[in-house]
Amino acid sequence: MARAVDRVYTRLRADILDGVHPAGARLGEAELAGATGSSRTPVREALRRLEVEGLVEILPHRGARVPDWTPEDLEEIYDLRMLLEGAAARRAATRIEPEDTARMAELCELIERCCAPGGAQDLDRVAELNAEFHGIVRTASASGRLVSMLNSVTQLPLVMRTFHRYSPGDLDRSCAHHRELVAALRAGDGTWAESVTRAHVLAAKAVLLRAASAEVSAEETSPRND
Amino acid sequence: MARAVDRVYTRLRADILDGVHPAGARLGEAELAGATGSSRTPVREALRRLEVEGLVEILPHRGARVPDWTPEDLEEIYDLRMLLEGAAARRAATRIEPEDTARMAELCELIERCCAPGGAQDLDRVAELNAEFHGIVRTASASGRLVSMLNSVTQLPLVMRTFHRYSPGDLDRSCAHHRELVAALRAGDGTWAESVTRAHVLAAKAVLLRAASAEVSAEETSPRND
DNA sequence: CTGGGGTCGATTGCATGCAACATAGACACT
DNA sequence: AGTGTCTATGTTGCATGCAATCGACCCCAG
Repeated sequence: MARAVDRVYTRLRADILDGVHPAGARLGEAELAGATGSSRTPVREALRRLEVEGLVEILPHRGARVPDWTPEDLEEIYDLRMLLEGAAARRAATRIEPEDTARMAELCELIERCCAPGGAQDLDRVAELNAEFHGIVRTASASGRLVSMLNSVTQLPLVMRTFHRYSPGDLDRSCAHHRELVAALRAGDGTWAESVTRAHVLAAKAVLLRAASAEVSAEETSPRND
Repeated sequence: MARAVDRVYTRLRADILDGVHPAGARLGEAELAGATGSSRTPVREALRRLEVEGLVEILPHRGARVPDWTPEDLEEIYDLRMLLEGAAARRAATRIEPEDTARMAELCELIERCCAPGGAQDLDRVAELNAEFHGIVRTASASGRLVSMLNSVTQLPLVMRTFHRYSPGDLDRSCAHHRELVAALRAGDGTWAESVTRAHVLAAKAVLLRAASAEVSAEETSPRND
């Protein structure tokens, strides 16, 4: 990570994903250059990279903004994610190593512990462990293009903070899916792995759609103050 | 297209796709800047964009090159293309307008005429018409992300010049697929459309794999001179 | 009070200068 | 002869200056 452009890129990306720059925020080149201690050149490059990934939108002569997501975007994104994540699971079933499935089983334990209601519940950690869990499957799919496509539909602010919207029942089902996916991969059954994964993604989509429509009706009763 | 970076990007992309810069060719910033009449800055930006699209690979402090494709890449690319193009056809089946299917039927005619052996055969024109044909389906899928993903696995030198490897039988089958796809879309049957499309892509993959292995064995007998 | 035109400020887009890094070649040493 | 190091050279990476463009504000006419 010696290069300035990588520092800027990584930080900016993390900041967008963590909500430091909320949807609609303006991203001035000079401003970011000052904040990161570099000049405008690496900032420009980082912004262009993020534009291609869909994390920022750039209007000619008008600068960069963080795009905001419509319900149609959400539909699109989750349909694609179902398709791609399912394909990755299918490929992984015949390629994954036992040590990988072992680590996945371990992660199931850890995730379930962090999901348990009470003081020990830590949904941010769940998101982190969940990312590692699915990351193993993607890596095992042994398709670089597939991985990068998946990143472009999962490395999004909307998707990253999704666990905070899960009900206890949603969390249980998610964990059950994880267990089943491990079983499918251990069995080397690509169709099984793909099916579970698709169900897993569609369940997540349903949660998000439910949460989104709830937010809309909440906004209707109490107008926001911005 | 007023901006210099767009000019450079478009031209460089076209040159790579047309084989002006063959696989493995080195792309120096200063050299390209001179050739396009601009400075290094827009060239750098264009190269970065092409890197994300997978059309060039950039090594830190070592410059940009046109990547060369391994048989594994080809497998990956066509598997993804089958998946995505199939999904696009499925979505398109319930969204496409009659005027679009009418144009597709027209294109079938034109393509078949250009495929016919003899003096009128024009495979470059086939590639062009074929691109329009499938472009209509993609547009009708009404998913910007899906379209851009598809571009990243079809806008490749390898894929663009694929028709020159088709036998007469391959061409016939391809045309039959096109006709059937139009019928499926007119029927509004997503599953049918997806199935035909997947077959279409897999058939293309088989042609390419056959051609690739033939080239390899040809190289073994007569060493290349570069 | 409202709509149109013009000017000003701020920001992006591009060009260029300088420094850092990587490769290639020569040379000395084993 | 082979290998390791050192240097020379070309390239990329970054910083900054300048011009072009866009948006906002203000002024003025109706």
